[in-house]
Amino acid sequence: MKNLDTAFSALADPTRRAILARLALGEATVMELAKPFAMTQPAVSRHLKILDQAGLIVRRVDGTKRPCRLAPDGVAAIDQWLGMLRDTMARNYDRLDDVLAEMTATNPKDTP
Amino acid sequence: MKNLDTAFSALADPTRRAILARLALGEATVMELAKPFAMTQPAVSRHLKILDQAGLIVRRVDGTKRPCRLAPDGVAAIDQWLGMLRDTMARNYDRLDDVLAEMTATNPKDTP
DNA sequence: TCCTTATATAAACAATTTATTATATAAAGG
DNA sequence: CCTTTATATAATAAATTGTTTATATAAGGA
Repeated sequence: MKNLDTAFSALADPTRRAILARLALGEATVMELAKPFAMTQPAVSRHLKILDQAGLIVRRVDGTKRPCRLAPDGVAAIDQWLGMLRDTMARNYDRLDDVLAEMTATNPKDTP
Repeated sequence: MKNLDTAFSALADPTRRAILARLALGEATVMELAKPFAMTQPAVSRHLKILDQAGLIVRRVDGTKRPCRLAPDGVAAIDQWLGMLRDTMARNYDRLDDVLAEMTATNPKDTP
């Protein structure tokens, strides 16, 4: 699952999450994105490249501009992995409860 | 939002995601977690420390063992941020549609 | 065609991360 | 006690990341 790697890595950076949050409000060009962040344009371009490769944004051509917007599919992929985690967790919740019960019996200090 | 930083950074590593997926099936000790991954025990301990600090797992004491399990709250925090992103995106979907419509009119080649 | 605007790429470098080996700690069992 | 088992920490080397400055490309307008 290489793509998930790149997607989560992309989300790991606060600047990139801020860019995504901004893009959730609607399309924006590179310069528009660069302005609020105390950062040069090349740095933003690199972040956008990473987000693009991670499948989290898409870019189109409009003259010399390259407006970006969110790629809902990419966000969905992340969601899906987390959903898997949550579902598996829920599916094993009863067993987990057993473990917790046993733990409490074994070492009561663990659950103050 | 420092905590979210650490949480997403923690999720960015494939080994740590695998550990989380394993823990979704139920509690496991450090050695149990280390076994399937081609990696030394200290390396796994470090990953667990990172997951712990990110609030994604909790550890208890059982003799010399330190069994780990998922921290549902941590997973929920990540979910929440993605939910925010998705909601904002949805709230601006109509406007986005307008932009797409305008884009198509301006430069039909963008939507083959 | 020349200049400007918008963006991308390259080179260089500091800071961070990840893994390994070696060592420390701490509880259990004999 | 002494040894074994389970885990943590330290030192360190290797790899990755994020940033900057400088330069390249490409479209638009005078």
